[in-house]
Amino acid sequence: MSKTGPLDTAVSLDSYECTIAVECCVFGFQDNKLKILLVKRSIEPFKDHWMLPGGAMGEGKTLSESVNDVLHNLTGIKKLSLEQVASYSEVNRHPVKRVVSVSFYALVKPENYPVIPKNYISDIKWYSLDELPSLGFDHEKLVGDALEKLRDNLKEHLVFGELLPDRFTLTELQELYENILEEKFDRRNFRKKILQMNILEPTNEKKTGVKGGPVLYRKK
Amino acid sequence: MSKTGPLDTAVSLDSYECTIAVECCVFGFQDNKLKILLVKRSIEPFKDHWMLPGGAMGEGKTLSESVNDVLHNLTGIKKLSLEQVASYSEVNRHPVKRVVSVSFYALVKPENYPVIPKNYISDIKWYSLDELPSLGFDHEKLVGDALEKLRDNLKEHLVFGELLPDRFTLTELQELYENILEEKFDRRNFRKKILQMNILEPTNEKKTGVKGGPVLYRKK
DNA sequence: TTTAAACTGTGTATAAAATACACAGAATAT
DNA sequence: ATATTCTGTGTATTTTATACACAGTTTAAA
Repeated sequence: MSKTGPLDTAVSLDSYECTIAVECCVFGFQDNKLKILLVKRSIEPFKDHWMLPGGAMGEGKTLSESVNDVLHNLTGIKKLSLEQVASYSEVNRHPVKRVVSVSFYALVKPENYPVIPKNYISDIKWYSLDELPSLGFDHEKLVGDALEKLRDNLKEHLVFGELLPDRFTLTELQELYENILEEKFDRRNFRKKILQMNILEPTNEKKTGVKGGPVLYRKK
Repeated sequence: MSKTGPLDTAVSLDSYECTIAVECCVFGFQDNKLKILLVKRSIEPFKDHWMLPGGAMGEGKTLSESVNDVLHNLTGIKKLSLEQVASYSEVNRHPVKRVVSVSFYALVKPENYPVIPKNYISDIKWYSLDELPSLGFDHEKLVGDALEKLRDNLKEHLVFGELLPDRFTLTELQELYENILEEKFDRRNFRKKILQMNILEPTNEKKTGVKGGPVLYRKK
């Protein structure tokens, strides 16, 4: 018989030593590529391995708040909108102790955030999806799952968060889509589809320095 | 500064007392209605409240295994296929102690499983969606989220698990869909769509006791 | 056992949505 | 001034989804 049982401290406490952690796949769009923020860990286990930023759930904090804390420490990001991806509970996913992780993803503008290695981190860097190093723990799976969820959300709800600046051209938006979904779209059809979703509005400005003088749009 | 920190017992253990629980929304289809299996709790807190079956994660078990254990105790169900829904971490969602829950849903045939109240449960019952009692803890939210996920999965991937018997008519399948999605479909269009998905095959048998003598299908 | 009632099983016509496609205008680079 | 490169737009075609009617089969009732 397992120790699974009623959740009642008044009667019996069946839980055992197990850490709850949060991990976050921070996506950014830079140089026309989708990137992920990775940190290099300076302590064992997985010393000198790249991995997703994460850490133990904070006392008296929700999971989301804990993610925000972790990322604030690393990047100065104050409050970002998070999307929950999944939970990971394989018994040996952490070599030292039992850890159950809940993973999230966030969408940010890399240029907004200085990334500063500190605490248990020796390096921190934006990586393109196509040149990801091998990752510590089971974080490669976490990245795959986060990416899948991001793609699903992008296809259905057109949420691209803060991946683009406040004002952007439709071509820039299309390039973002093509990059993330790894799929090409016809320019006219893409514009048609996006505009009839009625979530963007044109500004009076045009983007300079680019031929054709495209109109800048912003979110409504 | 929060206690969020590196996940390394060798350096410091930042985690604190917090139980990890699993909760499961077990769906069944009976009397042409979608039902949920609820249990009535016989101990405080939330004594005599109805709620989702659940319990603490078992030592050395994954979250899924823990759900299977919980449900096996209640219903005799051996191994069911589970779908992870979400994690819940509000600080005061459990009045006595800090509990983070990961919720799942499962699809079963009610008639297959005797449901037996035991341990900390005084009653157990299948409830129709439209006559759910008010639930303990934050389980009403969990039910809503599980239902939403079920609907999404049903729409996209045609996974209806074990909600129907091995052999079923297309009309029965359609009624299942209409019930879960709360939407009516044209019979001919529904059949066309389902059949061209190529996941069902007709058997040689017809269903008796029903006018028209419909053909029985099964999953490929 | 005959008849009525209720359900099954099928195809086509229409509407809506997605896709394919070309050229004139605007800004930049030469 | 001219060439180049990008922008911005409409329509025709294909695909997909929707609407819709009648003959055949089984059960229930007379």
